Amino acid sequence: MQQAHTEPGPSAWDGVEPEAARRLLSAGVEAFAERGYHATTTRDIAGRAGMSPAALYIHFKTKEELLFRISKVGHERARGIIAGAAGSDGTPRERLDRAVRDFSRWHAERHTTARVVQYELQALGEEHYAEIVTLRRDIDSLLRGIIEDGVRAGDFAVDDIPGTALAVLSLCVDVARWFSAAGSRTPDELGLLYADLVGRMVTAPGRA
Amino acid sequence: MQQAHTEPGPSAWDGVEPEAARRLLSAGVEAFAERGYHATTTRDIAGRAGMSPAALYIHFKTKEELLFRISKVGHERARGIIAGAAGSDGTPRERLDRAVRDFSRWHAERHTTARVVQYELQALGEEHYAEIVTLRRDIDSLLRGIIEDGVRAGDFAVDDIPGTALAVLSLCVDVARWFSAAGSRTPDELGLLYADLVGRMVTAPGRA
DNA sequence: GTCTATACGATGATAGAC
DNA sequence: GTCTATCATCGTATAGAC
Repeated sequence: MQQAHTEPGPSAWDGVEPEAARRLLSAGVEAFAERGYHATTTRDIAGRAGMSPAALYIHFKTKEELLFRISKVGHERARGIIAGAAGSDGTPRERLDRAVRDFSRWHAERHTTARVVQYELQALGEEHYAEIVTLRRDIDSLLRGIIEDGVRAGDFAVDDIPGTALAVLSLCVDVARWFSAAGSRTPDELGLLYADLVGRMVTAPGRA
Repeated sequence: MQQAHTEPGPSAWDGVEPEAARRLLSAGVEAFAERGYHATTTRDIAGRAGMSPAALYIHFKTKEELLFRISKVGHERARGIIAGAAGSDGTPRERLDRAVRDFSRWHAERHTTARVVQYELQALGEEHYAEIVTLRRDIDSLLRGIIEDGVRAGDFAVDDIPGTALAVLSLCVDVARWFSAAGSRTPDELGLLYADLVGRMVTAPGRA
């Protein structure tokens, strides 16, 4: 049994019972993030959770259902982060700053989970995929809303609002692909850098 | 045999002989981009190329070698695009503009190839992976060089040069994940939008 | 709920005819 | 160089004991 790399803070599986299901979810995240869904065997997941392969099927109907659970919880968390920023007090610029800071930081701090959330969608079954897509649409709308508010208020100089919203999300999401805890940047530092870069994106250029 | 979706312009496999190997490379790109490397069977690849599974092994030693060939050619092309911009005449701002425009446009226009190039690295064997990593380092250095030139010349206002270079590459790379030919943006339009956004990133903010 | 044992289909790769 | 046939292995998932 391999020891899973543990990310900081409270587990995403705090509400899950029984404990064995929690261990399987955690092991699934680790394995899927490392090798990808299709390259991960149920033997590997069960082994990391300290169980036999058969035990997995007591808690999840299939391997795909395990992925779906991970994806669902992860997407809900991601939406919560953006919703928190979108619904907070402050100017559009402050809300956008907070959205980008928190969203990119989450993708860095939880890069293992985020990698599965963002890059294993295609492995979901049709119905599960459809359910996840609605969550993703929410995230997109919430962020676009902040930018629309800023443009309407005259705070942002943005020509292509949907394109800019897409670029901002894309920038944050891709953190999950390349971020490593061994790198030279902490998640906090990355959040600040990215919030600054996005702040510039929505602002008419001044002088160098 | 399924008909492969054909991307515009000359094939990336123009130099490859014999023609059957070309068909396999092309079929491999399609299949890997659609389902991912591990979910793709040699039967699927061979079927798309109009051959039996056994024929694949005449032209490639393993399925992994087929992926490596695709990845190698794709990365060389990607490096060529950035090198072309970095080595071109013009101010750092003009060179950065060209780099981002061409690089993001390539990821859009060739999103099928780019998806395999950018997202199937982990499926490569150790030695092949190491060879690809050197190409990726080149790409990173070339782009960072442009930004360094601009900062040195006083054209760019950038605090964190490696971080900004990383963000710019990341933004362009992630296009391969979400871009669809069915979407509302052409690759050309995307290139212009992204060049504008990055131009703002390296410029001290003015007023909205 | 967990284990051992195993069914059974699919997969990467090869053998040998043409 | 390509095909048909096939091998050895591995994968998901289940059966049945405890």
